[in-house]
Amino acid sequence: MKKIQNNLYYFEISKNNQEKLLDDFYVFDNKYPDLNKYIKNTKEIKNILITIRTLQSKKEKPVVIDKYFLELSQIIGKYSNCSEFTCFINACDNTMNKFKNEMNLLKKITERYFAKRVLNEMVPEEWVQAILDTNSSRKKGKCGENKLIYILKKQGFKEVYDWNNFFNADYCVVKFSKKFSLKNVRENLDVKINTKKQNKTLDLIIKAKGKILLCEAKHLNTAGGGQDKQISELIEILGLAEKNGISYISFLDGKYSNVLLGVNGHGDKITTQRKEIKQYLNNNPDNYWVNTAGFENLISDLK
DNA sequence: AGTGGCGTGGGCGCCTCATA
DNA sequence: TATGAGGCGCCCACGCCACT
Repeated sequence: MKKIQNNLYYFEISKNNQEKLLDDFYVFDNKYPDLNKYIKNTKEIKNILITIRTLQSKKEKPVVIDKYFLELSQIIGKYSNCSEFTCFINACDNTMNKFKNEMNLLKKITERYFAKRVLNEMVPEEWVQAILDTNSSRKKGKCGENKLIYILKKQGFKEVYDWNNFFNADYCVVKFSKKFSLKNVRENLDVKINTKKQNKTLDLIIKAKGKILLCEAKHLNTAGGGQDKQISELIEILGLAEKNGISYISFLDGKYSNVLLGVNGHGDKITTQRKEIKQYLNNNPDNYWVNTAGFENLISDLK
């Protein structure tokens, strides 16, 4: 093991080595594999809507039309979120999820859709892909964890999946999971993980010889509602302490990491965040705040 | 006009529970 | 024991609004 340095050392490395403009771990530029299923579903929704409108204009019996409303309610679900109609459902302060038992709501929204929107048969592939692209952020959930595990493996850490292997391996990493639940981790590692939100699991447990580090990874490209809470969480973790010297790592990458670790002005909020991080690092010498470069250096020094 | 607070949507993975 | 549906929590981005 190289000599592990002071936590401010890795913080400085992080500050001096910004995140890349494009990080492949978070890029989804391929066409969606299920694109055709989205197109098919979108077409079917349109066809049913067209049928309903036609039947209504011919003053068909409600009982007949109801069959198509039922069909509509059944087809809305997986692969539907690119349809103009389900987007319109959002515009009407509703979500497509809970439609099954709300036929009256579906009818009312359909009525409004006919009145306020254009209904035609077009389903251009590139528009469907565009909706998927704009929602691509939702695929990023596990990317951070995977990226860190990739870095760890490159340094010779092994990913393990059960406690036996965890205890027996010298250098390994494990994801929080059912076996590595908060409860089990607290018991087996004799840690408190004393966050305000008692059931909040972290992301990774890293073991390097006798040293154990609990890691929370986040990826943020912008500030905002949920994000500010995420930063608070990371800062909170930085302030945790365990009596047996187990460390915490708050990992943040993405564009917001560059802003946060940068020097440019911005407002009170970011000044406060910077101040708190500095203060927590000073008060908790076992804990680390790192971006990608800082993490890579820290891991390499652990080996 | 810029900043920060905050509510929100849909994807996804994990867990639980019912059922076969 | 295997399976899958539903619930839930976590994920990030977006947009509205108040304040300055």
